Amino acid sequence: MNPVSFYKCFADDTRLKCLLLIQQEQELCVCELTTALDEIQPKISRHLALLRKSGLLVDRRQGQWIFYRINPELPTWCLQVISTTEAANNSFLSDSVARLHAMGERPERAALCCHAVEGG
Amino acid sequence: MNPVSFYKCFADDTRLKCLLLIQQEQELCVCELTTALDEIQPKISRHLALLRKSGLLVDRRQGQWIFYRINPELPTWCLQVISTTEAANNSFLSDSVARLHAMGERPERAALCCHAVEGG
DNA sequence: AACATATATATGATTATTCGTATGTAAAGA
DNA sequence: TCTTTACATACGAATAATCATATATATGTT
Repeated sequence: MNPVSFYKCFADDTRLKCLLLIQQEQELCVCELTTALDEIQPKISRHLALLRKSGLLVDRRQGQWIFYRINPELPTWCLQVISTTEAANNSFLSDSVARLHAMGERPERAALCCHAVEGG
Repeated sequence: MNPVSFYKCFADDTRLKCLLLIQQEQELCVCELTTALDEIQPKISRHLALLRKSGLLVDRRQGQWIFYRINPELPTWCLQVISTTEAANNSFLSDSVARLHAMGERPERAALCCHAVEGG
């Protein structure tokens, strides 16, 4: 992982909030992030695509939704940096977390640990 | 420390190399960084100014030279990120380190631990 | 004082990033 | 099949970052 490419992902408000929220919540879909960050969908999708293409996130489809999570195969130092940053920056995320938790009708997600996904 | 401002400092090749080299060497002056990175002086100075204004570096004058070092008053998580990144990215720095160590006539520096600076 | 060395900064040009809008694709439900 | 929901992407416009050059300041030397 090239460190400059890695850190370019952190150098934008929208991207860093997406990344740290996903770190905090394990897995989030586009509509949850759109609500949490109070931004339009194409903006969120565009930044998620960049995070995915850079190798920081992986996605999976579950029915209509596409869930994003931290790429577990990232180098250890990258995972450490993400973890350290999330743990130390609650106030940076607080508004987004509040909106996420206030959100009604969040899509149910199949567990990651087994293959119970049945298309909804 | 706002995390986006912090990480914008990491999102440029020149700046990240300066920052990590200083982390590795404790303290470096502009001409050493100019040699190590093989870049022109105004480019190095411009990036160092940004790192200083962002609070990541502090400087001290010693005679003709201005030495930069990591701001020891940075939040712990910032110091951790810098340390983790430096430790895991030797190959990103190797060319610069080689040029730095091959450099003749590096300016002598007064010790930081006492106030022995006498103007050169 | 005159000059050399080290460093900082201003400026306009170039390049890269980010944006909103429009539109395309895929899945689900009627 | 038609509609709705969720998401992705293309596009030109706007904004931000970066650059090389020129020049200014501070220190040291002769």
